[in-house]
Amino acid sequence: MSRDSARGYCQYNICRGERNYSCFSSPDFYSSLGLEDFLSVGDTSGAEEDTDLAILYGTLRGSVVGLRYYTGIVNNNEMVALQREPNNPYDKNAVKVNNVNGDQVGHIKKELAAALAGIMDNKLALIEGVVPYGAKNAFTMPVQMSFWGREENKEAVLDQLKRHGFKLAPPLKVGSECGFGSKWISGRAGPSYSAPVHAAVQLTTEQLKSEFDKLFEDLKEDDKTCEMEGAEAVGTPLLPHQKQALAWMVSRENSNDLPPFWEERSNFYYNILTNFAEKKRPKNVLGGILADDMGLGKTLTTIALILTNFQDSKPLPVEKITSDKFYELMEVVKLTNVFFNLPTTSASSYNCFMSIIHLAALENFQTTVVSYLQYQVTTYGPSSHLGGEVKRNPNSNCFCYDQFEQHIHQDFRVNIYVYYGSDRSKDPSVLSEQDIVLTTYNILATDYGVSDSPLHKVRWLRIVLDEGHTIRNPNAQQTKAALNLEGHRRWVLTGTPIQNSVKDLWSLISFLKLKPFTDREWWHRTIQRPVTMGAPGGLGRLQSLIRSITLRRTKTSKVKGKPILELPERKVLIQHVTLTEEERQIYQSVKKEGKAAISRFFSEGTVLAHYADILGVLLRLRQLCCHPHLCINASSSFSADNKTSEELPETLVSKMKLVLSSGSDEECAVCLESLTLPVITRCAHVFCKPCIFEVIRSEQPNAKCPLCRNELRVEHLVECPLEEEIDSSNGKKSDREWISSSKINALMHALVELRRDNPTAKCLVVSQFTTFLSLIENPLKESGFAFTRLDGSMAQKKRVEAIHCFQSSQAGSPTVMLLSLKAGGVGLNLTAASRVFLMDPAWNPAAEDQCFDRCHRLGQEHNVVITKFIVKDSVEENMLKIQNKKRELAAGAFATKKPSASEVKQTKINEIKALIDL
DNA sequence: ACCGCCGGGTGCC
DNA sequence: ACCGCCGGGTGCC
Repeated sequence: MSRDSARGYCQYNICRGERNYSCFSSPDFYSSLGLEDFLSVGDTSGAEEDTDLAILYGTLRGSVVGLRYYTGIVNNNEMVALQREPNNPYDKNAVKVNNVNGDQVGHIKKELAAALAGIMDNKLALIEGVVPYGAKNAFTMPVQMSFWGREENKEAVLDQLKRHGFKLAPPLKVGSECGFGSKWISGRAGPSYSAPVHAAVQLTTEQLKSEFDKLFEDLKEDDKTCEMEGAEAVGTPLLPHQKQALAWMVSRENSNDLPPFWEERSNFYYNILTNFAEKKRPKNVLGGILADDMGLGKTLTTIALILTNFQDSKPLPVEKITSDKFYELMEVVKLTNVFFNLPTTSASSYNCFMSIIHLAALENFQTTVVSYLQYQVTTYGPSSHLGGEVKRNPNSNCFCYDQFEQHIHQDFRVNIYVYYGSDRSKDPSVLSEQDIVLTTYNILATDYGVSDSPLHKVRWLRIVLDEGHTIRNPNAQQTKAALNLEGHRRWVLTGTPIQNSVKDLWSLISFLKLKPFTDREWWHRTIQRPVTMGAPGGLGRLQSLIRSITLRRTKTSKVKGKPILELPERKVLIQHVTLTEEERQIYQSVKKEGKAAISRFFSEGTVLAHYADILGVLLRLRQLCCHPHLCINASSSFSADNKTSEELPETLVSKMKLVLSSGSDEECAVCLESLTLPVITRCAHVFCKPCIFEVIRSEQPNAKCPLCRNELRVEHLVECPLEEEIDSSNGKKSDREWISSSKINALMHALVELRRDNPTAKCLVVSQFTTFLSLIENPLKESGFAFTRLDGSMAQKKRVEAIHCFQSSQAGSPTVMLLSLKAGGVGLNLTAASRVFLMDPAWNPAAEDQCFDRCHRLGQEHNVVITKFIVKDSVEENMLKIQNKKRELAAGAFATKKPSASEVKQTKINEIKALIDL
């Protein structure tokens, strides 16, 4: 059956919706660059930057006045929030007092407010309040305030208070909110003035991380070990741990429990962290975080959930197609088509009809929107300039769609729809007729604020964020958009719930709409600070919160005493290749020239200024190791180089572009990972867009390039799509007559041998350079191999075809797949292959591993053998050495600190030396 | 009395 | 608010 409906809306409008960035003069400028995701534009909740560094300056007793004018009520010992109200017509210093629910309780008395206003406006301190007693007073009540801030601001704060005649009590007492001690368990976290704050030693990153890991490791065989069978429509048999996850997810969705930290007490619901109480029963999230390691089948489990738990553990009513049913359906198709006046022959009319059945079956319920980052190709500008007109790659959603289809039993019909953004010309009700709507965060964000966006109008039955950890920036439009979707069953799928710190969890929790954590202040006061300050009980809180909403298994977890995954063995062999005389000659001459240039840069001290040139040299050498024809502009740019070391930025930037467009998997010097969304600086260094924007944000207004300390400005950044996102013109490969290379010979020899020993064995041939893959096609044809190809430049439909074709076990199906290193997403499944030939090494060993995991994963039945071809006495051997160093570093230093900018710089320089044998 | 004192009106910011 | 503060009424002992 055709799945044309999956194509969905094709137009992609950039609509920013209405945002009010009153603090910034030119919001359009920022949003046109997509910058609001990275700079805290319009963020009014300042001071929370670097909250980890905050210390307690002291406390002060004040009063809340005007109680009778407001509806917000508090309990004794309840936390309150202080909020500046600069536009109050009676007093520009006004400070509002709100309860945990956000309802105003009153105002800070004006004399005090006059002292606080400056502190708050200049973000010198975070002021937090607790009402110790007198909560039932009619006119005023006391408030105990704690002042938190960075050491260097302490004097200024004390000074400001002094000028208004206030003095902080020394921080000997600790307010109730941190609950230092374990009293939060018993509730009634009354003010405890016993524990000295000095006992609250900050945990190091390492300590924290290992504590987090314990959060999950400690999970005993508890309530999460029940198993549940998937509905009939689930097409893939579930493994025991997936059945456990399914049972847990279903029970979460059907649960009637109170959310964590809430208790019912005499007709009231109490939050034992904040002491907030209300009559209304707080909503629990009918969902949570599925945090299994990559490769354990989170997506499959979620598909099973969608099909299995529609209402009260009943499956989603999807049509089962039997033969007579099919006939019956065809009859209705005709009728429907008449009714809707649709052309009877087209596939789309069939889809339209399918939608109608499900609408009837679903009544008013819409079902699930799954936000897919895992498979997303993010928007990029066609002109490669930031701020240029943003265009979407229309072919970016194949794999998620494919994966959904592949796990749903073919006898069942489920409407799956890929949503590409709002389009006014289409009827928005299309979405509500679907069983499953797939989209990406960016589309979600783009649609957010579009007044007639169907995504944000539909009441979803279930909202799933795949790769949910990417929602980490609380100010990002994506986060806000995800948060605003309506629907009670909410799930986050992520293999890395915590990457750096507890902070990472907040956005996930916030998405789940767990009261009161949606507001950062309460999260921070009740969970994050107690944990990072090492307050006893802090981790306990975090643990009980996480445990109640998260399921996490790692690859080493066990189910009923057995390892969760029993993957076949995986071996990595290195096959050395010797270049022919001619190849060696070309290689050596390019190397000699490059080495001379690079040593000149070293002696001039301009290595980093010539980063693009150096990467260019290294790239040419790497290409020459593969095939002489890869090196398009082998004639070096140095040969006639009579200019000084100062090159025009434009030249350097275009050199860098050239390197990136070759397909080379370069690294970002900020995150040290493979580049995602590369942007080139004016000084011709390349970073991930999010990474460099974070640098700019944190160093503004005078940000400097992490590598060379040159001026860094957003306007100068040039976005550079990765090779696989460009429609690479495969056409012009026949310029030259085809010749072989040592590496190709080595590959072909191995392939022929493999075919002789095992004619049905399938293998992946992987390279970073798609032109190299094209060159390999020739001998494959000549030797009669059936092969297919998957690279980033291919249209979506072709990709799906290639994967299906390759995964097929039919006789005559391709045994070789030419695969570009970075093609496809993490979810790509190529388990049909049991051999991998890696034609060229990558800088980043993790990028290689990730590629190997596409076949060495769940579903692989054979031992996997990986062969890396490495040219002897070449840059490739040096690359291996560097790779090994990185591996050691990564393995030994699980929790070591991120290297500093200067360390990164030095490492890079050392690497360059090592690579070119200097 | 351009004061003190009294007692009613009144009440956040 | 069973307060403070304000401002009008008032005024020997």
